[in-house]
Amino acid sequence: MIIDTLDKLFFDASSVQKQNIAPGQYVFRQGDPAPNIYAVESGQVKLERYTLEGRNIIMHIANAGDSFAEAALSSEIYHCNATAIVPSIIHIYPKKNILRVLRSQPDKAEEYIALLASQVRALRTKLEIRNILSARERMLQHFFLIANPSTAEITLNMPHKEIAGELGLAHETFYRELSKLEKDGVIRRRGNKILLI
Amino acid sequence: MIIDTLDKLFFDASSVQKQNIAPGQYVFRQGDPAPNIYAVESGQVKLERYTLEGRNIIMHIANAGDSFAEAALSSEIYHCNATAIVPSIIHIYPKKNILRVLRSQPDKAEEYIALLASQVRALRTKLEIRNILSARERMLQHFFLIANPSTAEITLNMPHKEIAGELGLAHETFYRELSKLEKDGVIRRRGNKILLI
DNA sequence: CGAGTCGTTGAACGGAATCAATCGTCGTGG
DNA sequence: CCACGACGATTGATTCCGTTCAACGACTCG
Repeated sequence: MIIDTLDKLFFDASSVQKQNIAPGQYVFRQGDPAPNIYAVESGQVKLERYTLEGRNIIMHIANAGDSFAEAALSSEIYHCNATAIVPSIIHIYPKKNILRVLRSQPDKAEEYIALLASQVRALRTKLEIRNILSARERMLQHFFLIANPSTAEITLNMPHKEIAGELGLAHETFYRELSKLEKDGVIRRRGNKILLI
Repeated sequence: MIIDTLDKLFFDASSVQKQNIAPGQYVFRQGDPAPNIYAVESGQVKLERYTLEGRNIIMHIANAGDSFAEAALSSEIYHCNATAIVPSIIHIYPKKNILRVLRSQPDKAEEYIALLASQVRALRTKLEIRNILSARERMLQHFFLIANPSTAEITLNMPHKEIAGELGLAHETFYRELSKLEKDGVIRRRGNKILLI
């Protein structure tokens, strides 16, 4: 979980600053000075940018565990709005604090770089999976990717609906294809576990 | 361009190590010890992982300007294969070199963090755009995102085919929707420039 | 001058989204 | 303790739109 890594990396476990955000409430606004980066402990935060033409573009939806606005580290202002979608708790990491750590503790800088690099890799993979047209194949790729290599088993610890969303599929399609895969003997289901064959 | 930033960040312009890679040739193999990270100067490099079941999963396709295998910075081995798709030139950045710079020059570490953070943001946005079902809307979001805010103009400096690919659309769909958008008076085209209305 | 590629349009097909309905489960509150 | 609502899981029917196959003109490059 990214949020845990950030906590450990930049703070003594207890001193992390937290905040409750009500649905619709702003964390920050486009154009505001940018003193912090953030992470979502629980809930959901929506990042969106407004264009001159009055169009609004969703840049990202940060779920529990995700960090957001990391780019603020190298920017004086925020380039989008951040609002909670549901009641949320966020962690606040002041830039000053982080930059001080990064400058004085190269090993921490390295760790943070590792964290970011792994995020980049994960995102690129997600993006690549979206290039697969067929729902069936997209699901299979995802499964093989997250499966335990030795047992070929997967534990779904979130609602299937959410997984469908992450894969860019309607949840109905996801369920349907799941049964088909089982009927075709490609997978076997036991509760929230999936066995690949 | 990411590759330029990396060059400047970690090397004196001239001393960057380059290599030609023929189509099909390996840059590295899954399981190999990981001494370097890379970037593509020209061509295309495919990163794919093989699962125990003999399935191969494309993790990423790195195009000209992209870096790849950054995660090697914090890993002893590569977790996927890298092969050229077309004749390619790559830049090689030895980890030792980079780590030395990161440890001794905090400002460079900070810059590299900024680079990674901006990649994360860009990737998240791309992913978010893929959540848009309608081809028309997906294209519009993309256009408004990359448009010059003051002139509302876009310059397409790559073939439309490639843009279509990045948006996850068949190029035919892209062309068709482009004409429709123009017919509907939403955009205006002049050569490779697009004006938003 | 031909090969290759981009840009463009047409026609048809297929598969995923969508709408809709049902069932089970969990938590809440009266 | 039961009724109720909310939500996840599931299946069915229908629609729609993006992919695919196909064909053609324009342009570049060797």
